[in-house]
Amino acid sequence: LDKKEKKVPEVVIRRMPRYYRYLKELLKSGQTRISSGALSKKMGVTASQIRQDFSYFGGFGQQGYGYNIEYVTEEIETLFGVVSEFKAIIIGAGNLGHALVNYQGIINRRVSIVAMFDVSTDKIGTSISGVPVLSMSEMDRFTRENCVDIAILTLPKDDVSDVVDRLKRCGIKGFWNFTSVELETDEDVSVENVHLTDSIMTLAYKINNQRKDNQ
Amino acid sequence: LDKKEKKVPEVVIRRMPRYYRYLKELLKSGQTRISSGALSKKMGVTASQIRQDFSYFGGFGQQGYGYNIEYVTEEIETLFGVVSEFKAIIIGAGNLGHALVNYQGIINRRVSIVAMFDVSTDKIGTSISGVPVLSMSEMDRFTRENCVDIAILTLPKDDVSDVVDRLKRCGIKGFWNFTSVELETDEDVSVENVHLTDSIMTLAYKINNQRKDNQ
DNA sequence: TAGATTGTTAATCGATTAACAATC
DNA sequence: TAGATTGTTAATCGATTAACAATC
Repeated sequence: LDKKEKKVPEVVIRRMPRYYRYLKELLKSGQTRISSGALSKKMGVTASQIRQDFSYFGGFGQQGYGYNIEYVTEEIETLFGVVSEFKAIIIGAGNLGHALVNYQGIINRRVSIVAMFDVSTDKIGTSISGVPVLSMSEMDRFTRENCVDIAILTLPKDDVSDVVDRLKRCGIKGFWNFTSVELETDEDVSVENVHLTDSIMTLAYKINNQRKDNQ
Repeated sequence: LDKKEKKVPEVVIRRMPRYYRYLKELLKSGQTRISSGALSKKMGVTASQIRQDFSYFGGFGQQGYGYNIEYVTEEIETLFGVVSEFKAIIIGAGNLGHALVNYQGIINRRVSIVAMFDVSTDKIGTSISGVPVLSMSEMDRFTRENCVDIAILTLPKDDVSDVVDRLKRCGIKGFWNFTSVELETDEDVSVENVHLTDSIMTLAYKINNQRKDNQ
């Protein structure tokens, strides 16, 4: 609505959770304020970048004082959904799905997993850490009736595109994608990919290269 | 050694696994060659970027012909460790560690997990999917004797810095870090972070913002 | 040979850093 | 008020895109 507001670049968005982690640590240690200069030294980035990044969200500081740590963390929490109540379902009750149900990082960020879905008749009807495992045929109805916001994809890749189409029609707003399938982001669906295979390949490249450098 | 060789930018390195995924799919479908133009349409990037990226590794194509898909995938496999045999250990036999032992993405990329380490006396002495769970006190000796390359960190954050110091001294070359602790990359250790909490925060931001945009 | 398409050089665009006026 | 430190504007740097000569 405000024409002056520029779109926040993706790189900036991706740096914010890292600031948040550092500021949370400082808060825990009892510190109440910090300047961009001091934070930049701790984090190994420039003070300019911190100020520039924060200014995309309107700026969190005060001239001559710096940043009030509690205030900044609260602002980031509002912007980055740490205080919102998102409802999520996990598609695929395999090893990874199992690991994510119990993941504290999700729970702390107020994303509550309300159901898991799987094709295996062994799993359907059971519950994992108190979360029921339901049949894939119940997915559409459940998603609509419970106003689910987020779908966490940990299913085999051949089934992904069909499942995603169905979930989009049921009003899912965001996909947390752990499969190797590329999902298209469109206007009313957000996608966050966690490509573990890409990540391990990158690590392998770095290791191979590091060895070369040292020779 | 070759002075002309420029260091490959991080952004380029991170795009390579994605090219690899697409080319592997094409290969599976029976296609043998593709031009940068055709690939760019499939992937939603510019043809210039593909050619520029590939040229950092010396170029994989041929004028007038394009890219031989099998050749390019093989080159990427060599560069990105898909054909190398890395030995890995997992520190922390919790849910996530458990999920990663069985993860096909790792197994396909020839990273073999040779042991897991944990503090829990219930787990020590057992084995998960054929991989033994050992005591943390055995970690240093085991790592040295077995020439372990990669440590996968899925342990509680308070123990991370101590464990990392020990592993560095034992000659670990790369860390695949799933904890929220920031690891410093130095000259002879590579680090690849998978910050799941950052990822879910980013998704939350995108969802919150998408709603705003549509209003 | 003619057409196609690369690898590379040059131009553009966007992101990072530096500088400083505004102000707490 | 004087010192500190922000938010913002301008300068620099690096990454992306465009153009094209080289060549299969």
